[in-house]
Amino acid sequence: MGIHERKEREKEQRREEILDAAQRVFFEKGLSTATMDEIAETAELSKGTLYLYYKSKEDLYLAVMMRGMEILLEMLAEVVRSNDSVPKMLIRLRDAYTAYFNNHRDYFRMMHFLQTPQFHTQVDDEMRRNCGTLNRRVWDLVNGILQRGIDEGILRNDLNPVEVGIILWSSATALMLRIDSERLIWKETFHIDLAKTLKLSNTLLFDAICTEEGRRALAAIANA
Amino acid sequence: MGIHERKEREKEQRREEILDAAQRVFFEKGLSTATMDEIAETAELSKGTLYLYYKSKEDLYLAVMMRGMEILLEMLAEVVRSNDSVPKMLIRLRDAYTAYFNNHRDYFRMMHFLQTPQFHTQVDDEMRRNCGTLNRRVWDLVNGILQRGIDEGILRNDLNPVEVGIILWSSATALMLRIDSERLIWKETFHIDLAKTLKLSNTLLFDAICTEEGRRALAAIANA
DNA sequence: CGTATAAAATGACCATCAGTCATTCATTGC
DNA sequence: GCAATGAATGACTGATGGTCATTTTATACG
Repeated sequence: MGIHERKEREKEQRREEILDAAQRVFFEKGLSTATMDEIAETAELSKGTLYLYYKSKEDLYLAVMMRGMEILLEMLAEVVRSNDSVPKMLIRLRDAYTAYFNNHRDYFRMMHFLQTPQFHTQVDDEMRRNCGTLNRRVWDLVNGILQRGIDEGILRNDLNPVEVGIILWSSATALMLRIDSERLIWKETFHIDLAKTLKLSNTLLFDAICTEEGRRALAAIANA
Repeated sequence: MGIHERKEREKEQRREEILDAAQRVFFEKGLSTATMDEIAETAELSKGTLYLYYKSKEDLYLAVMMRGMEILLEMLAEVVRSNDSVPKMLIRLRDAYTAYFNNHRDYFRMMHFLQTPQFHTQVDDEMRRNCGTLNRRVWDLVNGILQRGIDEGILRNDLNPVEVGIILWSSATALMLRIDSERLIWKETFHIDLAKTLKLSNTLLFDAICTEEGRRALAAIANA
């Protein structure tokens, strides 16, 4: 009697179909401008059905956002799996995040809605938990590499790897946000290429957190 | 016949009264949860009247936000007027921004709504222009100091002061946003005090952008 | 004064949209 | 077939941003 199982599968599929539709609409319109009616129409379902699968509009938004976080997590995990040297991995982590920013811009934007919660409705608890878990996995991954860097004498051992992670991640993200929304302004007003500024920021920070040995290793990679 | 002038004054006063009311409501509820009806009631005016003075809810929001930017600008200008040495001014700029973050948290939050535009309605052109002007004045101020730092041999002359400004500002802001919304999470999950992380981030970056002379000067101030 | 004119303020009203729920429709098990 | 289960529907509600015909207030003038 696999009927129950099939039903479960179909339900899961519906959830995904709704998510697909929501994604298309949110990517195009953003959270506030998108309407549940439009998502319903895109999904070829009635609005009521959406609410059988998701608690609220913001819940749906978070669900789409988590797809993006999973992609990012996978990209970072891929770097870790490579099992390169720590300096090489640092570079590759940076490149992976940059690639995510460039190739998954829509998801990237959604992720930074989290920074400004101010949710209008209550978000489903499970959704919030899952979100936290995913986030945590990304951080553990980054922290693991940084800890290894310290252990191997590549990174300064007077710094807390978690703090270093926050600093690297935050400043990269802040610059990406600026690139996303103000690239032209800076180009025109100050003749600044923010993409280069992002690189510079990374370089300065890498330099600051490395030991002498780490800096040599990074320089060697850069020259390769 | 000063009647016209008085009328103008009264009109300006109304605008301010409305702004006061909007500020109270926005501070308490945030943009999306605040309602024009509540602002009207707080201002002891009818909703229609609000629209005689401001084009839209978002327009009003921006107007409140600009009050906050003016406060920040004044705090920074005060530092510049002090005419201290460049290293001292860098420290004081950092402290001024930190003080702004700590003492004007509500305004700080509003400013970072700008980063995520996604405006729902069209914002009044003049409002947008004024916003841009204010923003520009803040940047010019910071850039001026950094340029002076380069001229005086305090800051590395191979770096563009505008780029340095963006990097310093962005990373400080990013950490502040995290402090504002995730302080407890980081405390509990990783035993990290994000306020210290903010300081560390600043220190690392100051170190990275300074010449040897600049670093000595900063160290001297820190030890004083 | 009292009336005409202009300006300011009002609040009923409209359109939009998130979210609900009584009803309808489809599938399954007998 | 036919009940029983549960998935799907869409008309409806309430909230809310924004509008505008009307009313109120202030001023000017005879």
